[in-house]
Amino acid sequence: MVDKIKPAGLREVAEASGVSMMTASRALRGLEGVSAAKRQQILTVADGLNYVPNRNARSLAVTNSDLIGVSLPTLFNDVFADILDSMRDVFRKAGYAIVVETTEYDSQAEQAWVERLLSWRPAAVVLTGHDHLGRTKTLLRNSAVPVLEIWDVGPDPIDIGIGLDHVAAGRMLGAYGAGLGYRRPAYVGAAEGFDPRAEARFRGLVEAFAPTCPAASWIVARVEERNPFVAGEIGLATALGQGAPDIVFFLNDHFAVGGLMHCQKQRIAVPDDLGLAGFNALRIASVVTPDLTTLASPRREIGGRGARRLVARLRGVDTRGTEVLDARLVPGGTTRPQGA
Amino acid sequence: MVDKIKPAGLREVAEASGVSMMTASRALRGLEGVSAAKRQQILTVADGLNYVPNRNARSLAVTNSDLIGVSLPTLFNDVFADILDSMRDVFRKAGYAIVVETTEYDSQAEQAWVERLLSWRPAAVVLTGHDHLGRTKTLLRNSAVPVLEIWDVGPDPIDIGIGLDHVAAGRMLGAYGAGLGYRRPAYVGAAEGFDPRAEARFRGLVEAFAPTCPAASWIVARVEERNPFVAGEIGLATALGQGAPDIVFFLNDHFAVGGLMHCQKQRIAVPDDLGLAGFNALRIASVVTPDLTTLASPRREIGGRGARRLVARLRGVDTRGTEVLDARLVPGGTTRPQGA
DNA sequence: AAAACTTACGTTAGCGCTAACGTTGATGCC
DNA sequence: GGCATCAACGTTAGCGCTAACGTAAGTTTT
Repeated sequence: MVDKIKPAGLREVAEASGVSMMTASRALRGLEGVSAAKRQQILTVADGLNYVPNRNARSLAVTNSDLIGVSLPTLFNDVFADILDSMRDVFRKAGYAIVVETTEYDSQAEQAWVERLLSWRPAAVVLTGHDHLGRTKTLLRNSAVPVLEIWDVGPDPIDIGIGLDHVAAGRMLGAYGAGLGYRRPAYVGAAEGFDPRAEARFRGLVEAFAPTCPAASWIVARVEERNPFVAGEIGLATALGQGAPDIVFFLNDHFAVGGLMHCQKQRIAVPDDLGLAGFNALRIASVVTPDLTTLASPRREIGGRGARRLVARLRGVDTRGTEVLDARLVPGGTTRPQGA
Repeated sequence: MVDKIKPAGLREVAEASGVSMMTASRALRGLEGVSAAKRQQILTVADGLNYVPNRNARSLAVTNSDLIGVSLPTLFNDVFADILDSMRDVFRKAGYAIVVETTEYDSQAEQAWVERLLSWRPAAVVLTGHDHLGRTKTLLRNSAVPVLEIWDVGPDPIDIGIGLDHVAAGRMLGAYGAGLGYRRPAYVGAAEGFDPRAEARFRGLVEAFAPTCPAASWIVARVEERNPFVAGEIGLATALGQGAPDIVFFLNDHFAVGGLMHCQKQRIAVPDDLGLAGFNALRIASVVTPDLTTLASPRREIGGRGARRLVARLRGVDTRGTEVLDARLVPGGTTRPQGA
């Protein structure tokens, strides 16, 4: 069934070129110490034999690899798809390949992934957030592998941290809403403990409204549904069943779009009868009518800068430490000044 | 900077346990031939030493790995994110890890990725579509690595193929539109040659309308914009500038949602003044108002079944060959019967 | 009670590649 | 002409792990 023809190795290339393995190795890796003529000949021979180097052997010999392991919660979200995409560009140019796993917001899954990753002796590891299991941190700390923590930063990064302050982000958006005169806020999110970043933003929202609305007065709807658009619809319906908010903050823009669509179906005028706000300025946010009030997270910058710092570290520059980037408020048509 | 403490290897575990490396290896891999007491002791010692096996060495010794390389055009599209997600479940359970690369619809990038992949001696390779460079096919064919081609199938798969017939899919949606009485169709897509699957669907649409609308009469708008929602808006505006279609087919649902939002902004009544239709039944399709007329592609099934066939093949079952799955029409509120 | 297994290990020989040293012949220099 | 220098190679010794084959006890069979 599967052919047994053993693929040509360095030995075959060397023999067919009439040189030693070492010379062939040098020629193929572009190292010096090989005459131009021989190098050319060796490359030709290798090509003819369909030679494909064996990186397992290489990695074993040099005790490191050019793999970078990445752990993200999900890819069904522009945030992480964008972060991944921007990192990939940088890593690719630097000669690294990425191995990604999605954990669905589960630290156990993250732990298992890290353990597996380390068995490949990766060049580096990228994790989402700063909240990991103890064993995860221990393993990483004494593996001596550079670690990049993205999206959310904590006080004590394993190595390199870059992201935003989600509490501050929530506060910023909340302050904007409170400033417009909204007084009866609601929040539509996922199950508590599911997404720590969303929870942090929620805390920020509550803080911002504290002067005018005590935390206990918030209307809160938590939804289990996986399709975020549908979750937004359900969540808004639930929230409206619990009270009469004048503004609804959603876990992210996908949720908010779901909420907006619910309003359209129920003929609730936005922003006249109800204000809506999302998070993260996802692609859809600026397309819907009215366009969403949201908060733009510098996610491509997080990925790009983070990746560059990691690459620099791999090249020996000490780029350890935490970096906090700023979110940017995006006022949209789903909110408007309240009152007189 | 980076600590130099050499991580514990099998040798260290064996010595600390007072057994040979082979016994330690057996114990850690759960093979038989080790007494329960010794196994337990070895596991404890390994844990205490923070032992992490070196898969490069393992792969080298057994000349294969548990990596499956995947090439997808993009992850900013539920189709591929879903396919990846459903494959990942199957592969994970079977003990394989996935390495993904996105090619942005570029065969050169795919070629480079395959070459890199093969250097890891992967257990298998997954590619999107059936249209690859000659060298890509050659390399794969004589590497003896099982290959799974997904999403779009061709007459001569490298190994295993599973997907749908995009021309037939286009025909199905087109027939529905023509059947409703639409006579002046338009198409909004990407640059020609960019996405071969989209082109195939477009051909199917044209075929279906052939009896009532000659191919030359189609209004066609091709957009370069990367944000698919925005592309849909721009494309629809362009199309409307070129003529007066009664129905507009979009490259996919994201484009269509963009078009729908354009209609809302321009106060074009959908479906009364204009019909809209997307492709792929993406998550957002059923959430917007009115809900999109679209075609549901069995993408989770493609990923799941494809992955299972690949795993079976890796276990020695010959599952080669092509499998074509059916798309399902999703009539929505963006179209309605025309005429009297 | 001797032959025939069986269990629980240990030994040997690589997997394909590369770092770190050789070795060789040619060139330059005083 | 003798000696250092250097480019262009070759040799040796692993990297950490595992398949395949020992081996030395205990256990069963007849």
